[in-house]
Amino acid sequence: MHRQGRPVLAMFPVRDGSAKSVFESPLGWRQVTAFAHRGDVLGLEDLDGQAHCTSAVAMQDTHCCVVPVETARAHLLSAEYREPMRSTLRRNAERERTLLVAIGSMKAAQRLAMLLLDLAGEQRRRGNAGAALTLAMSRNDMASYLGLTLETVSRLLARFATVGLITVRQRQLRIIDPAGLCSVYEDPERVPLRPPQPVTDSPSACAPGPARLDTTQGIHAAGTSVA
Amino acid sequence: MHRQGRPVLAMFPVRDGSAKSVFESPLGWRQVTAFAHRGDVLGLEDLDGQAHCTSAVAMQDTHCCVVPVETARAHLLSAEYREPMRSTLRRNAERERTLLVAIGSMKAAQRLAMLLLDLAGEQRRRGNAGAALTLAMSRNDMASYLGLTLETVSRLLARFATVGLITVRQRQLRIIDPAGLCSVYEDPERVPLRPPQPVTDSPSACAPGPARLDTTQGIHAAGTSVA
DNA sequence: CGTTATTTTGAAGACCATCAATTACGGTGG
DNA sequence: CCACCGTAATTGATGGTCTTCAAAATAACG
Repeated sequence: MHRQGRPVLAMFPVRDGSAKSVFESPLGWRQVTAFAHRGDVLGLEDLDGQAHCTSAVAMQDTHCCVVPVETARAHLLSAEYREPMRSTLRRNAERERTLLVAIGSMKAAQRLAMLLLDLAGEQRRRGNAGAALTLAMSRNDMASYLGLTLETVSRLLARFATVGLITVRQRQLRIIDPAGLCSVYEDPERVPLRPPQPVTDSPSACAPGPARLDTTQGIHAAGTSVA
Repeated sequence: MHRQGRPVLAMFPVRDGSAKSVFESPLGWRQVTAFAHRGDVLGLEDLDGQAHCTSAVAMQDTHCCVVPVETARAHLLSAEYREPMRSTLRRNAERERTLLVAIGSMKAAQRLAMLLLDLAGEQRRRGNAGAALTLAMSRNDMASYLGLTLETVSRLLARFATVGLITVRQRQLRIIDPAGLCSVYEDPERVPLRPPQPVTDSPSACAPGPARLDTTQGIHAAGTSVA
């Protein structure tokens, strides 16, 4: 694909698979700044520079097209492709800023909920409507993206699962209660409680708000059941 | 100036004074994403969109030029201005990414050191070579930019001062030991110790650099003087 | 089937946020 | 000039969130 600092030779629409964008700061700190799936374009942001400012790393077997810079830049001016390309650029910039704010001022659970909702949304946007996600990235990648540690991500996923928001098994993830996840994303307080008192059977412990969580009560929080 | 969401009508080179760029996330979280001083250009990043994606807020009496979009976009294509403008755009993007990584994985003291060094560098870049900085932004702004609270910023500045890295009095700041600050920025461990023992006169605890701290005390300068 | 990487889970405590109270500063008006 | 007020900044005490270190369990791989 492309590496940070290397000259810009092409952009790479992802045909199949998935990749992450990794940025290495001047001091050597490394952080995942974006995830790309089928339909996303790697190296798009760097088109009007000389050198790539991130590196792309595949997270699985991934195929992508290679569009040489001249062609790509021509597309940027063409009537046909200009708008979609710019729109994508804007969406990515917006997402990066949102991520900045998230890392800067939201709690870990909120950030993770954000990521999950985002991944689900992207998957929906590209056709796969099912609520079942297959995470291509490792816990470490998620943690890096969110400014957390892999342990925290793991623990939070477990907590999300025990309160019935999702089910996880390794990299198979299913969102059970999108509205609930969303309210976790929105409300700093609504962090899934750590086992406060060993509840007997109470239908999930989401506390205060109106938060119309549509009585998804039959949550058999045993975790791990989905295929 | 310009407000997030409003149509892009112009870009605004800062002639005098200073401003901050504020981004408001979809959920209403607000965060300072950049500081602009004389010579910087507000709204530059939004030139090829319809709407501004941040708001600019002056931090003091500030004058800036108004370059209408058509003119600005023309400049982006002209041989004369294209390169400097793009170079600025790249620098800003790089800085924003570096900030992301900083907030995501560096300690509070490192981030603050980064900001101070950055401000000093910018000031040097625009001529004012003196080591005396006048912070235009409030502690709150710094905190927001760095993903911290104002109290933490205040405490860290105090600690920086007690170990001889800087002197601060309100918004008058002087970097005494650039090398020491730099090593704080680079090394997560080298956080200025909380007052271990009040040193009498020992040349401070900054290790590797030459660390020539020339005891500049007694800076008394009233703020706000510009027209 | 052994080996390695990834993930989970636990326990301890660092770091920073939060709450609260005090001090400093700038402006206003008596 | 000084009392008054509001904003900004400092400082302290407390505890929650998250990191860190460590170990076990699970999955992936040759």
